[in-house]
Amino acid sequence: MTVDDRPEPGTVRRRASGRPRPRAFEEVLARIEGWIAADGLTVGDRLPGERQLAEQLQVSRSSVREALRVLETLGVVSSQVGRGPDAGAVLTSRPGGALTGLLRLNLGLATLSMREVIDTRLMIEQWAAGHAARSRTGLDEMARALAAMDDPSGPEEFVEHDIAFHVAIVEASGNRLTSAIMRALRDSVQRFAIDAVVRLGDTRDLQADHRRIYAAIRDGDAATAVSAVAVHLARAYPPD
Amino acid sequence: MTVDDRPEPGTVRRRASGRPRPRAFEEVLARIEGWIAADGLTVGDRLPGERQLAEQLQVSRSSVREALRVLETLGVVSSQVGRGPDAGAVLTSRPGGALTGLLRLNLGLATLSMREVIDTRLMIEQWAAGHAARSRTGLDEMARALAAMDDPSGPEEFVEHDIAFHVAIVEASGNRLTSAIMRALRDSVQRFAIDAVVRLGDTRDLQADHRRIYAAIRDGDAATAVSAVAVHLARAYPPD
DNA sequence: AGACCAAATATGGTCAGACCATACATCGAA
DNA sequence: TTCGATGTATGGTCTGACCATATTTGGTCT
Repeated sequence: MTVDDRPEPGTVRRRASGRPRPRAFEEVLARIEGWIAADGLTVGDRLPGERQLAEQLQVSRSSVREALRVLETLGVVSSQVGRGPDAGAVLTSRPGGALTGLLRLNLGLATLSMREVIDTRLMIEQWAAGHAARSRTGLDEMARALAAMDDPSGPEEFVEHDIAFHVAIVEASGNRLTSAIMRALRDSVQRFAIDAVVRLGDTRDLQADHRRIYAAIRDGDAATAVSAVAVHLARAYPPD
Repeated sequence: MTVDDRPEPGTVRRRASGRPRPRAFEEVLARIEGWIAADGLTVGDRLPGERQLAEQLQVSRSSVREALRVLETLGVVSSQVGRGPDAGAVLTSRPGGALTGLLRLNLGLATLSMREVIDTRLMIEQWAAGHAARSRTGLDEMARALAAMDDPSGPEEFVEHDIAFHVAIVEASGNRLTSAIMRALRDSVQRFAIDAVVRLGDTRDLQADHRRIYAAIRDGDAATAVSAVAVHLARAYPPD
């Protein structure tokens, strides 16, 4: 930079105040989020194409794409190539993927411990078991998983249906947020759960636990359901 | 496409099998995640520069950037411009931002209802209050928030310290996952909470609730703490 | 009229290369 | 030794091109 190019005093230090200059893709994010809030866009609606968005918002297509990548990561849009009514960026709502990735990466970085994940799962399942006992819903799904666990081909299949049973309890609560969190926890715990089953060797105690939980929910006995869940998870994942 | 360009039968239908061709940035993601898992990268470690990554992985810089954008969204990397030891993409761990955005956008898309968010918050706080009563930690922070709520300048400030009180309870559980979720819920609920306080008009009942919760935790009375939390949230956010 | 097939086209996915703004590193002059 | 100009590596952005895919379009043959 030569002396002549130097900006005059006074014109420098723009935005010396607090927050940094927003990046282009962040502006795009804000705009799209604004459309969702103001125009009431909902799941199924389509966004303009990447090229059109770039022109509308006066940014490059790269910046538009980075913004869309963020939205895709958050499970809010899904992009389809090709042509036609289904092509382009469509608004969706799948918080699950984001939660799963979040847990997986943070477990990898050792920022979260498996203990914390298990404890959180216990919290959700106890809460959900109480709800399920009061509403007595989802019993069919639970029974199906129970039956499937009776004759597993191996630890993998047992855990698969075991997880289905536990997820069914949470789904019965009717709360999509806790369900999404539970599914994310499930994905993070699966590998760990198989090891735990192999270590135990015998699944009969676990199945007896499941049947106690199921019976309590069926009978509308919330307190028993909650404590049965606690007993079960303490057996499957003993503290320390 | 002319007839001559047409691929010969048999060479067509590559990857007709199940999953689609991974996008370039997904390969990058997988590689970086592999490094984290295999090489034991942890918070504070730096990734190679974008240009170097692009060359190493044989993709364009755009694809590298999209992958980094995903990781940034998940709260796993943070990029700094400039030069020096702090510049470049650094591994971090802030699941909070991702969770917050996730909730905000899904609330905007009306996929999640405020009721579900409130119920989830109730679940976490009851659980955390029980833990806090058993461990009797975080009392100082709670007391500070309590005192600050006694003489608020307005609903905004009251809610600010109210939230600090509730977050302190969850932090006392020592579980970083539930804490992260709670903080994300807080950000989503803040606006809603201010409206609720304005509607109530009087914060004395709320403060009395807080003091009951605090006393129960201080005295190690888990059952009372749990029920006091339920009473409080039912008052602040009455069901229907 | 209908069925079928080839071309046109709109979409996201990728790439290469350039330039800018920023912030540290380096080195020379006072 | 100190301070300031210059160098340089970094992320951020833009442009323009090409590819792969899937629908739409329109013509041709039956």
